[in-house]
Amino acid sequence: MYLVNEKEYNCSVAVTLDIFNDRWKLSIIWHLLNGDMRFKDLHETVNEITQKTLTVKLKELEEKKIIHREVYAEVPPKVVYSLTCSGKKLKPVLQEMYKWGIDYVQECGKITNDHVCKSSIL
Amino acid sequence: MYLVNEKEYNCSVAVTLDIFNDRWKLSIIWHLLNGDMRFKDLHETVNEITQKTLTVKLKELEEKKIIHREVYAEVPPKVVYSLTCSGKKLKPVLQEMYKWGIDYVQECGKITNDHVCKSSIL
DNA sequence: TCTATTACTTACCTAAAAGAAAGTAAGAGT
DNA sequence: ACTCTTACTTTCTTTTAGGTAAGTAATAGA
Repeated sequence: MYLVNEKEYNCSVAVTLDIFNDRWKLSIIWHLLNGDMRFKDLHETVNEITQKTLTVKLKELEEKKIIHREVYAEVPPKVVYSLTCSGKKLKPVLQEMYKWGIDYVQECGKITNDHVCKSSIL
Repeated sequence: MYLVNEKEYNCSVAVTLDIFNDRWKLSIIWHLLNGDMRFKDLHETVNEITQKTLTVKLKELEEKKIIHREVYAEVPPKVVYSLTCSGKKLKPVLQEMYKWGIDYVQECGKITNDHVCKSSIL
C-alpha cells in the first residue's frame, strides 16, 4: 500500500490519477514545462481558466510539491510559478498524451487548419 | 486546429486532457489493459465505482471509440468490454503515470506494506 | 490626487458529477 | 413457482467543481 497525504492507494497509478483527476492541473503543468510563469501569464495562457480556479489549482499543486511558488517583494506584485523536480518528471506523461492526442485525431477527428500549438517541450 | 466530436482544440494534449478529465475513465482503461472484462468484473475491480457511474463512463468511452462493447445473447446477460486500437494506445500514457506515481510516493509518501498491485501490463 | 498594475480573496450561485437504493428483464436451475 | 444471476435503468439526493463579479492591498507614475 502506498500512503500519500493521509490517503491509501494500492497502486501507483491510482496515486497519479487521484492527483490529476480534474480539468486543470495537467494543463497548468503542460504550460509550465515551457518555462516559469507568472500568475497573469498562466491566466492568459491556460485556456479559459478563471482567476479563482487558477488560484485554487496552483495552491493544490504547491501543497503537493509539484510546483514552486516564488514571491518577489515588488509592486505591483510578482509571483513566479515553476515546476519542482516532481513536476518536471511529468513531462513523459504529457508527451505520451500529446502523441495519443495526435493519433486519436487522425482516427476520430480532423485537423481544420494550421493553427496548432507549437510547444517547445517535444 | 483539431476538431474532435464537434469540439475545437489548438493542441493535441488538450484533446487528450478533455477526454480524460474525470476520476474514472483512465482507471477503467488501466484495468482493461490487463484483459477484456465483463461489467461485473469492472464493477468489482475498479475501486469504489458505483454501477451507475460505471455505466455512464463505459458509454462515454464506447462513444469515443476507446472501448468496444460486445453483447452475448445469453441469460443471465453477458457483456464484455475490451479496448479498441485507440484504447490500447493509451498504454504508454498509463505506464508513465505508473512510473511517476512510484517516484512521487518515494518523495512525498511512503509504502506501508507489500500489498501493492501487480499489473501484468508493465 | 487619480489611475494603473498584479495577485490575489470573498461571497454567492449554478451545473455537473456522483452516490444510494430500488426496480427491471429474461431466462436457467431447483 | 421461486430464486438466482447479470447488466443494466430510474429516481432522488448530495457533493464537488467551477463560474461571476466585486473587492483589496500596495505602490509607482502621470
